[in-house]
Amino acid sequence: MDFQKPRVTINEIAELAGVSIATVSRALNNRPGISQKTKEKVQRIITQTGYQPNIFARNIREHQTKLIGLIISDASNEFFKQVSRAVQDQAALAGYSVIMLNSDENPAEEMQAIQILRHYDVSGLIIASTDTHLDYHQLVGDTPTVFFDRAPSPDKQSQFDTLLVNNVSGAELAVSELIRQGASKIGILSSGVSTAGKERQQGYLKALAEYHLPLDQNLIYTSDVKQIKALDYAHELLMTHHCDGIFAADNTLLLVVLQEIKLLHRPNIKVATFDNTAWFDYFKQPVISVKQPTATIGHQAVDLVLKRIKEPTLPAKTRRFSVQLIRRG
Amino acid sequence: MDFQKPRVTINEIAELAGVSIATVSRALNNRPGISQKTKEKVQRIITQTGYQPNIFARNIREHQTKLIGLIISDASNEFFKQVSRAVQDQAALAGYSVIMLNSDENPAEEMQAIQILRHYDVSGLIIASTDTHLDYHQLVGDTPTVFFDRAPSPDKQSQFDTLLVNNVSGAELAVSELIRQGASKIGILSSGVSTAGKERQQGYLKALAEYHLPLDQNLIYTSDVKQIKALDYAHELLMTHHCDGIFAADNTLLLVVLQEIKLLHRPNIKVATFDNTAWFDYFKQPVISVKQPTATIGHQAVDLVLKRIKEPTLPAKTRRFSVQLIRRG
DNA sequence: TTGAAAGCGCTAACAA
DNA sequence: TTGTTAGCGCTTTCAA
Repeated sequence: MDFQKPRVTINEIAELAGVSIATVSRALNNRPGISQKTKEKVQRIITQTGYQPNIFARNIREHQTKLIGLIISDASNEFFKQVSRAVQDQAALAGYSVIMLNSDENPAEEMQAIQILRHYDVSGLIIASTDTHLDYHQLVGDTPTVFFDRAPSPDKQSQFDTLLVNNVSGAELAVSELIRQGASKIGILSSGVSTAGKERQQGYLKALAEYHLPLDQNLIYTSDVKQIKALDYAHELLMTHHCDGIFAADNTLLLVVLQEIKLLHRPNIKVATFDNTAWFDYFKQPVISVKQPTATIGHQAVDLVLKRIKEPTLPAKTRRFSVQLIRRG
Repeated sequence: MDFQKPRVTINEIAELAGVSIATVSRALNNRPGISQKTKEKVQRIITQTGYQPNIFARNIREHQTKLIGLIISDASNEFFKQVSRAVQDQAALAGYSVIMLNSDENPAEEMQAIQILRHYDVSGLIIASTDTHLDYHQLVGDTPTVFFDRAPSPDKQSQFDTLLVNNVSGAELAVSELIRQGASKIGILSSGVSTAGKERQQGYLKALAEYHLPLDQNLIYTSDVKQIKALDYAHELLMTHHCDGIFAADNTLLLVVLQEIKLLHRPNIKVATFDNTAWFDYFKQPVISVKQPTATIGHQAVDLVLKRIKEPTLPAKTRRFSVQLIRRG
């Protein structure tokens, strides 16, 4: 039932090389106090045997795992897929691997995820916070941590590296484009759980104000965590309130809106959303979208975490990336 | 620069409980040979302190990581995104976490990925083989392994659990539908590197034969690994050969085809593909697609690996799932 | 420049 | 029922 991997260990290398394990360790880690000659001999044997030091044995003393923990809040969301892709790639480049966990917009799951990841002694953590007021300081302890997409509770934000995008102006751009394309009664569907969702709602309001469009609270829908009601909301926006434009604050909500538009045969409704995928270019219903720099976010998240692993005392900074409006229609 | 996590260790628990570490270990792992009373006392202290056994120290002896390694061959492919999602979810349910690595259709990278994952002592491996004749037996050693999407080299296949779909009949269904919708000159773009791609090509041939359509070798394009030429191929299919239907054997190739169709303003070309996403429902250009049971594949892969972790000597089996044609247009 | 030996946190065989 | 102890594979003092 239980079985051992017949791994080559440092002992065998030592024996083969006719030296002590301490000497092998020195050769292995390029430590001083070893002659060039011995080092070469040992290294030759290491490559010959394909020996790889046991990461777990090493970890017991070193706490070095070359593992990065990534916690996203919604695995079905295009944005997170893209960012996680970028994280994986960038981490791989640096010789790190990533363990990804899904918090499902649930603070309790997020807490558990952090615990699991710390349990694996990840060298760093990259988190899309579910944005309740979790006590991240105590949760992550001294594990270098970077937040993205959503800021941790505002008062703590300054203590962690945080990567955000300009949600307000992105949403403003998108809604403005809707207006420019002729929409005058625009509804919004946004997520109430994330800072991102709230900010996008602000952008919506700004665009309306800018174009002197009346503000109608009935057109503002904030979906719950599970977005169960999103379909009803979309329905009301179209049927009850006769909107001629809808801004879906993320692509999961967009899907719901498109579904409803199709169902009700309303091809003339103008639609805008946050996030972008290559598929959007082939839609019947043109979709105005706001493209986030997902690759940059993922890469920078890894870079920041790596930097902080090296220098844990670095002052934390928050960066906001600008977004790009993609006009269609 | 280096810092220790002030983790609670088994020693402190032992001290606090006034027992030996062996006793703590027994309480921890529900081993026999401990009185109910002591066990409860120890467990109380464990919860009080929030103690978590060091997984690495444990691993050195146990080789138990609760980690599953997942190797996919193309992170941008919708199929792999969906399967990996299912793998993550199912693994989480069983208390396992997954490390995902991308081989990028590159056997060398796949080999390295296997090594990295074994280095982390993953309890099991789930692999979409790049399908060169890698010596998987020697690569994965005794790590319980499940293959999906592509079979390992045929002669070894019987030695590993393998999860495939019915590529031939899926492609046949899709191409038949193209024909039924009126296409009579149908080109195919498929990947040459995977067994899946080859099988889908067979399905294409079968459909043509079935409907007594002439077989024209000029309409069969097999893209290289990097799919660099795919765009040229699509161009030729449309411009040189005047196809009125195209079967793109995966969604990455579909993207290329759609791009070219749009560029050349050929909305009347009928298109079919393997894999399915929710976005397809909203395309201007209707896309016939073949839906794979991605969730089932991911879940079963995990289940099989878990089963094999428990019983390493289980006979290997290959399962083929059927696919579903989604008509559009 | 080298090796012996201690110890990282844990499990399990053995003794008590 | 409990504790003592060896040892997992490694790094790192400390002595030689």
